[in-house]
Amino acid sequence: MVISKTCGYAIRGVVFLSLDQNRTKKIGIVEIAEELQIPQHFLSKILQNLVNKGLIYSVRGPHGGFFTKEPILKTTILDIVKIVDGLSVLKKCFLGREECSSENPCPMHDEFESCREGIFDTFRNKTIGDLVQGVESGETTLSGIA
Amino acid sequence: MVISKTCGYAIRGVVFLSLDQNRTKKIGIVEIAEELQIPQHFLSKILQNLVNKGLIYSVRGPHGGFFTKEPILKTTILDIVKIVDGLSVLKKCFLGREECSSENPCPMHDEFESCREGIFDTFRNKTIGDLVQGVESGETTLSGIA
DNA sequence: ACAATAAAAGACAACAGCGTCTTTTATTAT
DNA sequence: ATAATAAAAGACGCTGTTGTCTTTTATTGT
Ligand code: FES
Ligand code: FES
Repeated sequence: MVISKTCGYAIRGVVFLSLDQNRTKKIGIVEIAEELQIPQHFLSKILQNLVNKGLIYSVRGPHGGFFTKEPILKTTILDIVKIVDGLSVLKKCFLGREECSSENPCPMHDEFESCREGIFDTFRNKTIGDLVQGVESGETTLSGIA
Repeated sequence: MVISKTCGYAIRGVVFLSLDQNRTKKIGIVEIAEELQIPQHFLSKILQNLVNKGLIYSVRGPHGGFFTKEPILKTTILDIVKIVDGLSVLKKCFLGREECSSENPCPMHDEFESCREGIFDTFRNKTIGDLVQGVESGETTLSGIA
């Protein structure tokens, strides 16, 4: 729709690991995938990527798993989108032309530009901490299973 | 990004056929594809689909081609999106959960819902005639080649 | 040291979106 | 009737996304 499914999985994974109740411990991929209803090995690769980028952490072996550190709460959605999808997803022409350009706009450009700005702002301003808060307060859920 | 590339091609194709200078005549796929910089046979199938749905028309043989009739100008972008992509594209959960639901929202739901409403409104209100007008006035272009 | 554990890594499969190429069918003009 | 034309239809290939499965590597506890 806007970001890839993979990127959505990444965001949900990071938020889950950043919940108050989880941030102190390491959690195995089996539990995370089960909780979020995401294919295990697929999510595994996604989180591995985030580990490589230094956004989250992991240790192998018994009692190992994935975990986050406190600064993660300041991480913005944009940071994750950058890593997983890249920014090009926000720069394409709405009507599938080669390039989106304000100098030579397509018929939907203006309408779309404002919408895109809105999304970009949201990405830039929303932090993992914000999303964690929503889940902690019970207003939102990560799994989709009520 | 939001709609498929295919759908963008469809919209551009219909708008092109609906320009004042084109609406009176039939235009061959070679010329349309050339003008819009879209792969010919691919665009061909897309337009064929629109013909089957009764949105545009075509005749085969010498001096045949694709053409539109006047009521096309009242057609909304939403009408085309419905035909090409379907409405499901506007109903997916932003974070890749099984379903988007207001009763059981994901952490990005509210932010995204307002953005989605904006897109939906645009789709509902913008007509082919509106886009034609932009192109006719020289404010916007279809090809992307200045 | 050794066995158990869990992430990391690799290979591979299914699928959809996008695109190309060829053959068929309908229409027109001669 | 016949030939030329152009859309319609079909087959196929490429690529990126999504997902599954197996093997390897690092860590821990005994
Ligand atoms: S030129 Fe099409 S969205 Fe900007
Ligand atoms: S539940 Fe995720 S966007 Fe609505």
